[in-house]
Amino acid sequence: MNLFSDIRALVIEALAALEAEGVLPRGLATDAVSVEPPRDAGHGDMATNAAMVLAKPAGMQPRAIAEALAAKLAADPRVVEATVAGPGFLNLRLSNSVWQGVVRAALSYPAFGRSLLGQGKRVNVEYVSANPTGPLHVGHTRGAVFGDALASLLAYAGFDVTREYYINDGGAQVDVLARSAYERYREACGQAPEIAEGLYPGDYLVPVGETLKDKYGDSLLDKGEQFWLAEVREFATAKMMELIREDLALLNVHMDVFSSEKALYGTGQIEAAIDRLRGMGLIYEGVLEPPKGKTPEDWEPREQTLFRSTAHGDDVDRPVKKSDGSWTYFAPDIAYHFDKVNRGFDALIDVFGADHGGYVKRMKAAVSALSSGRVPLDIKLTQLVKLWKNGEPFKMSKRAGNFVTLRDVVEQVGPDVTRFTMLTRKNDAPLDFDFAKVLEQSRDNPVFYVQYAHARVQSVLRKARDAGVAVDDASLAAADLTTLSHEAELKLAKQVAEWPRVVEIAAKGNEPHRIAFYLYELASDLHSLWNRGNDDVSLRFLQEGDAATTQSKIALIRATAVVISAGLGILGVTPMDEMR
RNA sequence: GGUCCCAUAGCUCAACUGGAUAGAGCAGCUGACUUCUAAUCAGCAGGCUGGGGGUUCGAGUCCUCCUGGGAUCGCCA
Repeated sequence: MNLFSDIRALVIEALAALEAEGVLPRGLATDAVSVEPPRDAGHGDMATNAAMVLAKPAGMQPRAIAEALAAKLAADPRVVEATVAGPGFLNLRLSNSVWQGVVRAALSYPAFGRSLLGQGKRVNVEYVSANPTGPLHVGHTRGAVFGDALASLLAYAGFDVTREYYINDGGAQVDVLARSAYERYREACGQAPEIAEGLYPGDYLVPVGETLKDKYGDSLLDKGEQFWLAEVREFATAKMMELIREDLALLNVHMDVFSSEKALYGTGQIEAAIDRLRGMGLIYEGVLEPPKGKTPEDWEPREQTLFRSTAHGDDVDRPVKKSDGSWTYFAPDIAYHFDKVNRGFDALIDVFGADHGGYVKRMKAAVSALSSGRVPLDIKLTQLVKLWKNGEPFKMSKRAGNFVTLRDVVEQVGPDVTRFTMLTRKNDAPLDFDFAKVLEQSRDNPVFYVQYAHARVQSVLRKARDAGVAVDDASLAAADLTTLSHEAELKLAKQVAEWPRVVEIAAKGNEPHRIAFYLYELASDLHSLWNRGNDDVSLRFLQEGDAATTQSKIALIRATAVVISAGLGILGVTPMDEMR
């Protein structure tokens, strides 16, 4: 259930009735009519902009519409009061039984908050997609956490989600990997490795060199690249993917599909995708203009095969072939996205690092062209993560040499803290990650704040059980909730009622951070109510000798815990039952 | 120079996609532990939403031009 859509339906119904009565002209478009909680709770429980939105098309004063609408709505048993305010807002106050119903709904349906928004549409979320040349670093960590939470959010909102990783194993960087691994192999064979400039220096290749020695003995030693490059490349790439899967597992990230760039070569898929574009007149041989304003010194005009991405919103056309005739990185990526379109997805989402910002328009152009505009592609960029430790920037890793790894972070602070912290920021804003701060167990640290709220509820449940009160969800859902009427209690119930709405808003915008912020507010309302019990004994959850009232109060906080648990589930964070 | 992102309280960030008097936390000040866990809560104080124009009933949000920061810009992926 979603109370806000229920009330919106009521408003639309009332508008239709007014049309039928001739109060309003017929045929008004009601798309822009919204029902939202007012920013100031003092105004009421719900507000609708209907009168203001319709005033112009109806040719009426907003207040006149609002008053007619108010009279209609006030007849509904759920509405206690309907008042016109300001320029034409209509504020509704709902009866206590509505909020009691929300509590019951949260307990009765495990799917409370789950939404039909997605209608089972198939969405592909591609994230991480790091080059298989080493362990994941902090930038990947943010992308992994964001993409995974987004995927869970969409699944919760009713989409059929596929989590996918695109392995960039087709370019020159995997040759570099192979050469780097070969040096470690020589090292394992007792020779001195020569890690030349441009090779990967990290320690993580040492064990790869050793396993190469186990496999090949010294048969690859002192031979030219042509004898070992392909084999070592394949071997090392596979090892790196193992490493990456292990890194992801540390964060509890698990992909449904791994797609390989290399696998696209030699299958005709790239050619097919490009031919498809060519058939639309979007591929041509041409010479690009130098970048406007700033011509590189070594600029030379050269003829290349170009994709007319400008026909689909890009600023300049983009090369799909290098001047030597080989594919650019873009070409297999076009083929890969074409493949995703052909697999029948209704929508595609790519999660990229901020350094891929310049890539967004051309990719959207390609998908737009290849799907004839049918499949929307949303690209979310995750901005940089800046690490801090004791007030100092934190840069180096023992393991990787020149960057901090995912493993470094997760081993220090754990997956829950890593995930939650990285989700308490919009993806397009830079993130400061302070090792000391995220481990602090205080209000300053949202992870602990939210988990503590959940643990507090579970603690009360244990106490109630010990006191012989039935607090299983079925009993609570069947309990008499009419005693839940104190404004402090209703405030928490109203916050619980927001949950389905938050899910939809977050899912529509592909913005999982909204879940994190909502959970913080919900936790805050719970802590607040808890402390009200210090002064006002009647607000304490356990009412000695009054099992019925106790049940109703526990139903409320259990409903809260159910929502916290569902929300943390989306974020991939464990709800704690105890935090001693 | 082109493109994209960002700019909100002293600090770190929200703001329900155009709604009413812009909200939290931290830092500062004042209070609440005989308790269902004080890892918490209540209160005070803190703002020309970087600047100028525009769009409309209404702008932190949309358009435009500046300023400042970040990313990126054909044979890297």
